Amino acid sequence: MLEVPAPPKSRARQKPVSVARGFHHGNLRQALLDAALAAPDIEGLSLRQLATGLGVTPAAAYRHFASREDLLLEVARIGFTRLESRFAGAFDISWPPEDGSEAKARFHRLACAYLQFADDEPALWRLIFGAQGAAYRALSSVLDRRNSYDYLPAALLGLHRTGVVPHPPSERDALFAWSAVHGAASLRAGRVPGALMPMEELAWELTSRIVQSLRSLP
Amino acid sequence: MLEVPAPPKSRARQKPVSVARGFHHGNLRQALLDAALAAPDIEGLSLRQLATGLGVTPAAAYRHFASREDLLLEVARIGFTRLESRFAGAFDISWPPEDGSEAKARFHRLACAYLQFADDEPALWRLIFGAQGAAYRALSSVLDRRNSYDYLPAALLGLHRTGVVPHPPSERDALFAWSAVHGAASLRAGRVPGALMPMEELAWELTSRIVQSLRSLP
DNA sequence: CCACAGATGTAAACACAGATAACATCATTC
DNA sequence: GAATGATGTTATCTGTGTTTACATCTGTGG
Repeated sequence: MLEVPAPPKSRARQKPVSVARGFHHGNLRQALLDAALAAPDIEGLSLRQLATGLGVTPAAAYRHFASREDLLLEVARIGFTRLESRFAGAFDISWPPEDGSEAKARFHRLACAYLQFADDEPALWRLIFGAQGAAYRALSSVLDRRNSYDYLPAALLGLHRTGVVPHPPSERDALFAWSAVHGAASLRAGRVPGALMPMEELAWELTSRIVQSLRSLP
Repeated sequence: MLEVPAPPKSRARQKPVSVARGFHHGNLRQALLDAALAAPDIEGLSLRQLATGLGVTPAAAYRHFASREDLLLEVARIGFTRLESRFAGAFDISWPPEDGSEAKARFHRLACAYLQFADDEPALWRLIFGAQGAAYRALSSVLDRRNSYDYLPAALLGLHRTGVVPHPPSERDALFAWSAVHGAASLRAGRVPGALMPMEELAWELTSRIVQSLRSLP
């Protein structure tokens, strides 16, 4: 049997070669963010619970975040990039669609990405878009908006280029499309009765109606 | 108008003659509700500040509300009836529209009522629809849904009856219309750049696009 | 090799929040 | 004119965000 003198006391102290692990706790910052991301109600969580849950003193969190609000903002930033990566998975923005059918499929997948995010990560959704977008607004001036704001116009442009929609897409077209999908996601997240049909069906419903409305407006 | 019957709880005793002023403070319950309704951030207000602001002890509030959450729920209920009365101001639901132009005007005014409510009372809007509709959900099972949920179907039905829209409105039509207007109101309340055009113009934009989409779907 | 500086965590405390319990007060009613 | 119950107060509990002073750990330069 190994009769190592062993750590006489204190916590786990077996890191002579420190790499990923920071000093005492080991990447407490990331651990806090991860714990927050995993919480069922991110906005309502308490710094103290979070810290003590990680076996650490509440004040320790303040070595990594200026305030609770600051932590939440960081979590919101992570959530935003997750949403963006879902957009990126919907279609490759650097290649135009081949035909109208693919253009419509792209639009459909983009709506699906939006709705699925609200379904999969409701706590993150609430954090970003709830409280009337306080976090969203605080972030949008900092984030690189090009990525997140370009997918919708690109999808609409694809619909025009492939002849599905006669007129080139305007900003108002994009706003209308965004409103409809965002509103549906909100109602869905709010468990409003009508909005609980299967997600892909809802997305198809929305996108086909939006396309329909774009077909015949000046 | 819509006088919701006093909560069945064993609250105020039957006071046949006694008027506005209650006992010590004089209608503290209503004063608390009024103060909450006037707050710029209803969700974030504290019971203590509210009570001391009214010259009363924090514990006094608990004679009228079981908890902070309970007070907020009551405020949300008031907010909901205010929204309903805006709907009622949009058109008289018991009379059908004369022609297509009036049907479209009704739909437009209904959207205006929704958007204007978000503009005029952002704190109430956040309380009702923010936090992903926690308050909304808690209330919708208690409220008389007939009023609030009937205006949109009525407006759509008017569009069909007057020949603006060929098919009779389905639930999905209503959900789509609601999604679009609700989403626009959300983005607007979140101060999202594109959604800040004049309200009536936005409503016109939305309703005409929605009508357009309803014209040509099975 | 070792002291030093900076990064990290702890302990203790403050102010404030929601909530409860025991007590005081007042208006209505018998 | 008590009795009674609705209303308000005082005191207190727990929990939270945050700050301050102190302790400890890690990497680095002499």
